[in-house]
This record gives sequence, C-alpha cells and structure tokens, in this order.
Amino acid sequence: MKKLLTLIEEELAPAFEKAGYDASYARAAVSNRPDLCEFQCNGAMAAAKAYKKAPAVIANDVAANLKGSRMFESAEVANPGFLNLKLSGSFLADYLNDMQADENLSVEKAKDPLTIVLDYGGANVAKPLHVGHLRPAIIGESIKRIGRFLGHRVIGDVHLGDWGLQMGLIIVELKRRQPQLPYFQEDYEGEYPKEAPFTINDLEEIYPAASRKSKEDEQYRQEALEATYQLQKGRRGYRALWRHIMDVSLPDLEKNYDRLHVEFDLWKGESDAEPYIADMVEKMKADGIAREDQGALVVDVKEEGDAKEIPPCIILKSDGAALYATTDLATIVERQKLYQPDEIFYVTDKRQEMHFIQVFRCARKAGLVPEKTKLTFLGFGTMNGKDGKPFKTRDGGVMRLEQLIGDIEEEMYRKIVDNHEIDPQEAKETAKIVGLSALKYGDLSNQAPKDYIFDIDRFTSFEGNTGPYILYTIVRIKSILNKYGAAHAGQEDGAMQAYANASEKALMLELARFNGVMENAFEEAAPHKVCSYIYDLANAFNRFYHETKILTEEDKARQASWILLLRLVRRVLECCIGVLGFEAPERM
RNA sequence: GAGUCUGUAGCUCAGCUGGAUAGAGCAACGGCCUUCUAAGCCGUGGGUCGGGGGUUCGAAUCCCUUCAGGCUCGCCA
Repeated sequence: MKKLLTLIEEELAPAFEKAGYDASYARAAVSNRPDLCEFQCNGAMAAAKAYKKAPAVIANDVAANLKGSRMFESAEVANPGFLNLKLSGSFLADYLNDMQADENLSVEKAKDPLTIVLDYGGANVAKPLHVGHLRPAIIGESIKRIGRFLGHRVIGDVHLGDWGLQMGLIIVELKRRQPQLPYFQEDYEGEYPKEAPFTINDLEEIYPAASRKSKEDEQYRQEALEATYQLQKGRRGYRALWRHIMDVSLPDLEKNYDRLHVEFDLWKGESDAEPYIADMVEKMKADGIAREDQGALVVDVKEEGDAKEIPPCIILKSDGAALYATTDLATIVERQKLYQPDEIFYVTDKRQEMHFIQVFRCARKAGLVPEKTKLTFLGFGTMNGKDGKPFKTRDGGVMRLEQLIGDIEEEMYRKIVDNHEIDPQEAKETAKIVGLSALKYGDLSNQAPKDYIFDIDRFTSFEGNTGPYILYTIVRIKSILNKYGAAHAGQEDGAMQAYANASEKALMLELARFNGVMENAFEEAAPHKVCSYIYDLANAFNRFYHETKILTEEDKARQASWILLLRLVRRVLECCIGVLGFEAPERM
C-alpha cells in the first residue's frame, strides 16, 4: 500500500499544476499543529520565490482546486501560506480497512530484495558475554528483523572473535598451568584427548588472568604473540586446543544469545577467513597495492581530501601473523564468494570507526567486492551507568550479561508479585518476558550512535516510555478482545467506520503512519524510530481507551468498528515489538 | 595537537530533507476507579535549544566561530 502522505501528495500535485505551479511543490507533512489540521503542505511558501507571488495567493489557488476532493474534509490557508488539510473520516477509515486486509499491514515488501550480510555479534570465544555485547546484539537483531519485514534477505552473522591474540593468550596461560599436556609437545604425533582440559568456568578465569599478565610482562606477551602465529600457521596441538576452546565456548554463547532472543543465521568467526588470507595477500602483492613498511605488510588507504591522516591498513604484522583487518578483509572475500551481497553491514562499537574506514577502503582498492556493493558501518555508543561513566558492577568490574538479565528479571518479578495476587510460576514466566522488553526497549529507544545511560529502575518501570508500558497496553487490548470474542463468536467482521471522536481520530492517524515509520526506520537503520512510534501509538490508544467504553457500547455497528480498530492496533504493536525483538505476555 | 561526535526542562531523552506557540517521560503538585487491567488517564508548574555571529520571509535544525565534555589517531579487537 502507498503511504498516506504519498496519497495526499498525489492529490495535491494536480491541484498545484492546475493552478500553474510545479507539482514538485506538492509535498505534504504531518501537521505540527494538530489543533488546526492533520496534514499540512508548505509548498506555497517554497514556491513563492520562484513565482514571485505571495505564498498565501499560491496557497489559495491550490486550495480552490481541492474543493470537492473526496480525500479532504477541508483545505484552508493560514498565514503566511500554510495549507492546512483535514482528512475526511471516511477516507481515513477506508485506508485502515485496506491496511487491515493487508497481511503486511500496509508495508510494501521490497520490489528488488537486497541480500544483506549483517555482522553484529562480535563476541569473543573463551570470554563470557558481558554488558558490552548487549548493544550490538540488540541493535543488530532489530535491524535484521526490520530489514526482513521489508522483504530483504538479511543474513545475520555473529562473527566471533576466535583468531586473534586472545587465543594466543589462552594457549600460553594454559601451557603455564598444565605444561605436561600433549598439546604443547611439538613432536607429539598421537591423538589428542577428546575432552577439553578445562571447563567454561576455567576459561572465564584464564583469559582475564592472561590478559592482565600480558600487560605487565613483555616476555609473556611475546609468547602469546608467537602462540597466536603458531595457531594461525596450523600447529597441530594449538589447533586441537583451539577446537576445545570453541567446543566449550559455543554452547555457552548460544545459551546467552538465546536468552536475549538473538538468533544468528551464521556462527562464523574470524578463523573462517583463514583459508582466504593467503590468496588475498598474494593478490594484493601482485597488484602492487600492498607494500612492506617497517616489516609489516600494509595497504595505503589515505585519499585526497581526507580531513585527517588515515594510517595505512595493516594486512600482516611484522611477524607475519594476521590481525583484525586481515580477517575482516578475508571475511569480505568469503562473503562475496558465498552470498554476493548487495550490502555488508557492520554493527560495532563506534570507536572502531577508523578500523572500518581502513578496511572498506582497502576492500575497494583491492576489488574484493563489486563497486555497487555497499559497505556500511553503524557504530553504537557506550552504555553508561547512572554516573555517566561506562557501566560497571558495584566493585568496578565488567558485568556479565547473565547477571544483568538476572537482575532485571528479579526486579520485574518483584514488581509483578507486589502488584497483585498471581501464581508464582506464572509471575516468573511473565517476569522473563517483561524483563526482556525492559532491557531491549531501554536500549533501542535511544539513538544507536549515542552513548546512553542504563538505568535499571527506569527501564523496568511500567510508567512512561518503557517496554513494560508498551506491553501493558497490548495486554489491555488483548483483554478486551478476548472478552468481546467470547461473546461474539462466529460474528462477521464488517468494516471500520469513520471516527466518532477526537481520540479515535488521533488513534487512526497514528495507525496510518505505520508503513512510513517502518520504511524510514530501515533506511536510517534506526530502531529507535519504531520505539517512539509505538510509544505514540500506545499513548493514543490509552487515551481512546479512557474515553470510550467499548464492551458496553449499545450501537453494535459502532462497537464492531472499534473492535476492528483494536485488532489493528494490536497487530501493529505486536508487529513492532516483534521487529524490536521481544514479545508480549497474555496477562501481566 | 589533528580529526570526530555530543551539548535541548532538575534528571533521562525525542524533535524527519529549516516552517506556525520547542515535545515526551521521570521527579514535584492537583484531579479521575460500583463500569473493558488505575502498571492507566487528565491537568499545573518548569526551557536565553552551551555562547556568539551569519544565510533565510522563517533556524534547535544549514554555515562560521567559540566554550565544555567524550572518543579516535600503525602492527589489540
């Protein structure tokens, strides 16, 4: 379905042309003066200069041509030249009836679906997920779902950190602790044990310990670098250890992402790029793109017009080992080979922006992807605590994701049982659902690129612009629909009527915005626009709800129309929270 | 130092390609439940949109400048 604004513009265009003005001025917008009208056209003011006429004259000319339009109840001119448009109630009702009949709720699927590889996990193996992994997971998942809703083929890849220095660090620390293990004996030729010599809990302690040591002890760091190199070169024992690390880590990561309802299509990692590295590097050398500098292999990526110095992209370290840029570039090679994507979209911390500028330029220079393939980087801001500094545990440590989710569920549970009598088991289940909405909505309602303050008390509140408030609204609607449905089983649906009062009109207008909001949210990769939309929609519904007694309405046709309206509100809200990555309970 | 992002009500945030009196929520205060979930709704107070210039009929929005803060700046990811 076309957007309501598009339909309005199509109605305005002939009115402009008939009056002798270019149709390009026939642009409509939602009114910022809802007391005067629902939509406005400011084209007359824009056209005033070109036609050397007073804006009001132009607006009046256009308004005269709108007389008798089925779409508008009125088209009035306000100084200095605003064209104020009031939509006819029946036109609006018809639009919503079409929307309701549309399985995609008025949103048009992409005519030419894009294949988009979405890189949004970034978890490191051998390290537990912590709060730093929350934003990419939540934001990326939402962007994926929005893209799919618009009909695109979005392939989500967790892109694990499993090939860099952190692996070398773990190997060195393990060697220090258990030097007798066969993995460290260079001449060992037998089978390695099937069982890993460590558990996930061991790993979670080993990595930070190794990381700390490497910062204090240069010798230790050198060993880790060497081990990383050996691993990448294919040393048998290290590869076997690496396999153990993966086997132990993956189930844990899957479990945690699952808890967030974050679902990846691909569980690839940096290591999967390894087979592509050698050829890629050779080609870069052969093409004369790569050069040696201070022992490292680099590609110059600075361009004329750069506001600042862009350092060369390092392809191989001076010890010959691969690093971040290497695996990212080789991953582009792989993605091109396997998926020929129209776009590769990265969701990472905004502090990595420079890295991606380098990688993208290098990929272009080396021709790893066709010209038309878009390479996009969405950098998200830091999640801060109430003090405005990066979110930490009370004792200053990095908080685990598991703990954060647990805290929220606990807080939610407490609020639910405090509020009314409820079966503890049901309360627990509900707390999980509502808690996830609090967490995700709290994050997504902020613009992704900005830092934001994570405030558990605010996010878990049922008041204001929060996930729980949205869910509460949905639950209210469900409750009415269930009661009505029980009493009117088998009844035919009919159609929505023109609005009967102001709050109903406002609600209908909100619904009609849906397709535009979704498209815009996708184009701008901005889930927060979906959040602010459903907050507006929920508010509009709650106002309507308070003014209108639906179940006791005596005018049965009117009542049936309202029920249709409520069903549509419910579907739109559920669709929106769906793309945001959470769901609503039956009761709360 | 260079680059870049941010600065809107006491706090947390919206504000689309410039448009009519700058919006929410929280907090404060005051109303509304024999009736569809009051986890709600309605209302009041609270802003030199960091400061200063400029472009424009019109600027929170575009340009310049300045102040404050964050982040980045070659072998970590």
